[in-house]
Amino acid sequence: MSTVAGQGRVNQLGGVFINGRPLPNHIRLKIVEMAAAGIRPCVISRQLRVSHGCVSKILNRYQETGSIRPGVIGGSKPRVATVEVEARIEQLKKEEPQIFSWEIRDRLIKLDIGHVNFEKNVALQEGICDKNSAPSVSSISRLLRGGRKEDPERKNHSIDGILVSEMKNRDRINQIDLTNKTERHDMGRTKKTRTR
DNA sequence: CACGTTACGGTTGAG
DNA sequence: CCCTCAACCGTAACG
Repeated sequence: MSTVAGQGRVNQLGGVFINGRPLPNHIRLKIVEMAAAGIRPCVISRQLRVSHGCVSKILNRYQETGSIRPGVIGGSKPRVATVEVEARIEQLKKEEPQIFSWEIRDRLIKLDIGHVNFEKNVALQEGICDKNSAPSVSSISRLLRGGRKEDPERKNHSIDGILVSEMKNRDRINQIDLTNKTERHDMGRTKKTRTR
C-alpha cells in the first residue's frame, strides 16, 4: 500500500487532516460510535482531535441519513440533453455545418418555447435540469466534436440502488448497535494514479 | 462553555 | 486530452 500520506496538515487540536478531503472512514466511524456511547460532542472533538464543526456535521448527517460516509464529491449533474435534444442538435448541425454551438443552443431554447416536452418536464420536476433546460454550449460542442462515447442507454438503476441502500440504512438509526455491526462499507477506492 | 453555522482554501469528477 | 464548474471537504472563527 502506497500510503502516500498526501498533503497532511495538523489542526489546532493536533489532529491530522488533508485539506479538501474527507476524514478517513475509521475516524468518522469512531465519532459515531462515541456519540452512540453517550459521549458528548465536545469531548469527542477533543479526544479524536477533530474540529467540533466537523464532529457536528458528521453526527448530524448520520442522524438524518444513517450513513457514516461523506457526500458524493465531484462530477457533474446528469446530462440535461435528452436523446431528443441530442438528435435535434445533430440535425441542426447537419443542416447547417458551419453553425456555432451557441447558435444551436440559442435555437434549441427558442424551439422549446410553446412546445411541451415530456422528457423535459420530468427532468424539471426531478430537479435534474434547470429552468433553461438547454444543454450548455460546451456540452453541445463536445457532442458535435464527436464526443459520442456516452452509453446510449441510461443506467439510472445504479443510482437508485445507492439511494435505496441509504434509505435502508436510515431505518437502522433507531436501534444503534454499532458495537457489533462494525459498518464495513469501505467500497474499494481504487487509486488510479492521477497525474494532476 | 458547548455547539450551530459559515467563509475560506481546497479537491474531485461527469460532462 | 484538457477544461469547467458545482458539489463536497474540514478547519477556524463567529455568535
